[in-house]
Amino acid sequence: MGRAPCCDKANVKKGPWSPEEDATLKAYIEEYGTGGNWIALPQKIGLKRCGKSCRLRWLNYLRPNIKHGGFSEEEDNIICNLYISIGSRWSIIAAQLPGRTDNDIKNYWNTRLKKKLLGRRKQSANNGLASSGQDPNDNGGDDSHSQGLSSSALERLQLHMQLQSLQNPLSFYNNPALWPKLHPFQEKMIQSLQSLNGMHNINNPVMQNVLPGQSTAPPLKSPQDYNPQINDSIPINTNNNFMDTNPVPKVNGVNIDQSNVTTQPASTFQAELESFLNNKGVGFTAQEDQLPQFEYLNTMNGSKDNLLWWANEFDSKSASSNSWDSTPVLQSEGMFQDFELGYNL
DNA sequence: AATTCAAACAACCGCTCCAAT
DNA sequence: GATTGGAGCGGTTGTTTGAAT
Repeated sequence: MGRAPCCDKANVKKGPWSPEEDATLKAYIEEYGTGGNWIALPQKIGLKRCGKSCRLRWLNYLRPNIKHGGFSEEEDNIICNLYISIGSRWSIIAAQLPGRTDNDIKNYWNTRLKKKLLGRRKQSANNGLASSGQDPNDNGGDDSHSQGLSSSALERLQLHMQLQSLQNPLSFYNNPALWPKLHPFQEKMIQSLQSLNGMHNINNPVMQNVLPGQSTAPPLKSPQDYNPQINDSIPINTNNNFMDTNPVPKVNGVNIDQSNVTTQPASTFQAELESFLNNKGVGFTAQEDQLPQFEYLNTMNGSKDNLLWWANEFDSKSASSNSWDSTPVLQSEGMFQDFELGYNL
């Protein structure tokens, strides 16, 4: 049995709100409040609108002290930090930005901020693939190659790695002492990424050193050489914050870290890292003829569908919260733990 | 000046959550 | 414990606006 609709779809007006409708709604709510029942509200005041539409109009536009546009650099930073930390939980992000609505932030992110952050990738991809004649924006016209991990998850991972390495080459990804123990399958997954890494002829320390003791790259110095605060006895930070020892503030139980990290000079391999990242989800976009690179597939019933299984498993476990912050799976799997980092854009 | 295209924004849709019954 | 229905949320779509040709 399906749910009853919240309103009579045939008798409600859709589309842009007129100034008269705005005035009616605003006047009523300012005087009487919503009465705790949005569904009944439009009928009370004679608006032929769905209650949900009234609520949205009030929250996103008519409510006092709403700011539109003109996002500051500081707001950009906060949005980026929180997006990487908690994903597309726009309401929580909006709660950190007085006067901003979740819808506004969501639109801003999707239309501008994301491009601002990832713009370099596109440009770099154009450079890198120019000689191959391949359109960097064209993955063969088949997005199924990037199936598995959700675009949001990939995007956040890429953003995180890119920003983290660009700003702090001594970060988590470059520091074996900080790596959590991975599930054997995850290790294999990363091995395959290493394989692809070699295939793309990218001498990328991030990937080369993902597996301690298995890297072909020169051994890293001791952790202390990278960060005097780190020693072998330091456990993995359960706050997942390797940059800042301050407590992580929480909103609705979600860790929020808005601290900024001092920007450090980009190291020489950053261009290579970007190049790696430019191939969005390179490990998950293997063409048919590249699949043998995933040797572990042979050990898992010989099916390349297992790659999809892994990705789906990952996604489905995250899906319950519709976000990457599904802490139980992330913490237990331990793969992408440090999402509480701050950035300066 | 007309047309095309992309960016920006507003609004809708469908889903989940949760309190009330 | 099961059901119901409103609130809230995030993804998506539709419309408007402005730049480029």
